[in-house]
Amino acid sequence: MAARSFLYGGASGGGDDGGGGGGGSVLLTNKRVHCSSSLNPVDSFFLARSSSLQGSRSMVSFEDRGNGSGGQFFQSFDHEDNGDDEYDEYFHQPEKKRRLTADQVRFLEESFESDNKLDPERKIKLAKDLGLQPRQVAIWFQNRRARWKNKQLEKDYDDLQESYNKLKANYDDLVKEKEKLKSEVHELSDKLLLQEKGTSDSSSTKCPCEPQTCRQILDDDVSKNVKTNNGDHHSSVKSIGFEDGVHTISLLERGDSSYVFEQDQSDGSVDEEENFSKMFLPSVDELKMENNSEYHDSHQVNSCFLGLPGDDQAFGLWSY
DNA sequence: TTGTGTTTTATTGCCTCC
DNA sequence: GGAGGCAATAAAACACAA
Repeated sequence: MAARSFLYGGASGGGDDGGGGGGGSVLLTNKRVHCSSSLNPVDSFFLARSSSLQGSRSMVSFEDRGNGSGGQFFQSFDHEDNGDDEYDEYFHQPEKKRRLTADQVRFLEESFESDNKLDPERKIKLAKDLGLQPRQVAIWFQNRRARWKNKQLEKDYDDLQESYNKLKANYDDLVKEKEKLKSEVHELSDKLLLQEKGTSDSSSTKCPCEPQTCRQILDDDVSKNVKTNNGDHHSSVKSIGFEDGVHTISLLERGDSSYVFEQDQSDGSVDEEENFSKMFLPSVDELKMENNSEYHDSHQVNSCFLGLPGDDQAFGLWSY
């Protein structure tokens, strides 16, 4: 920063702010020093008064002035109340910063709220109403805009933070949910593997569990994770996302409450169906041959299909 | 009273716009 | 090139705890 400067007035007497209509700057160290040749009529008016009446006193006088608005602020700057000696002494002292009065600030705040930018005429009018230098008004608006911007940044930051926290909480919930579902899948897989093992050990086609329980498992697992097809000729179709990378196998609930397998998205070629059967259905076919009546029992679903090759990934809808 | 942190007022240098 | 805005900064004024 430059060396300490005399604020407003002093040696050269009042003047404009170097902007906003231009001309007549008084600041000794400020680069914005302009001559008054470009003054517009409004500035000329102001300067005519301020140069003779105010100088730096514009900042001083409000301290004890009390309330007021409009021109009444301005009225009390007539230095001719004082003697010339006192005047000279006052104006040849380095000026100190003076804070604006509460009334002045309130006035400026109201003005700022209506429009946070100053046009030259408004600046002159405000300065005149408040008994300040136009430059002071300009500076106040500039600083006020800076404060406003900072506040805005803080608010934006808070908003972003809040939004981040919400998203993170959401994400954490989803992760928990995923883990829960995963362990559920593992649990069920283990259970079903055991069931399959039991089935093959006993060479029986019957499900080792009670039919009702078995049915319940199916209903629960399937309906939880599966989409329902539309427009199928079956009365009710639930398709499980069994996928081996090529095929999708569906479990269809038929009108008679029995279940059959069907391969989705097939082109219907015989080869594909045969391959599919070889891959996944031999045990079913065998079972059908061995114990046809049981397979079609309306309340019994052979759950051996659930032992189809695959790990978690086989359950396409469950894999993450 | 004094040290310290915060707020306000003002300056400076740079930039953009006309 | 001048006017005016903005960022960075200085420094006075103010608030407040010890």
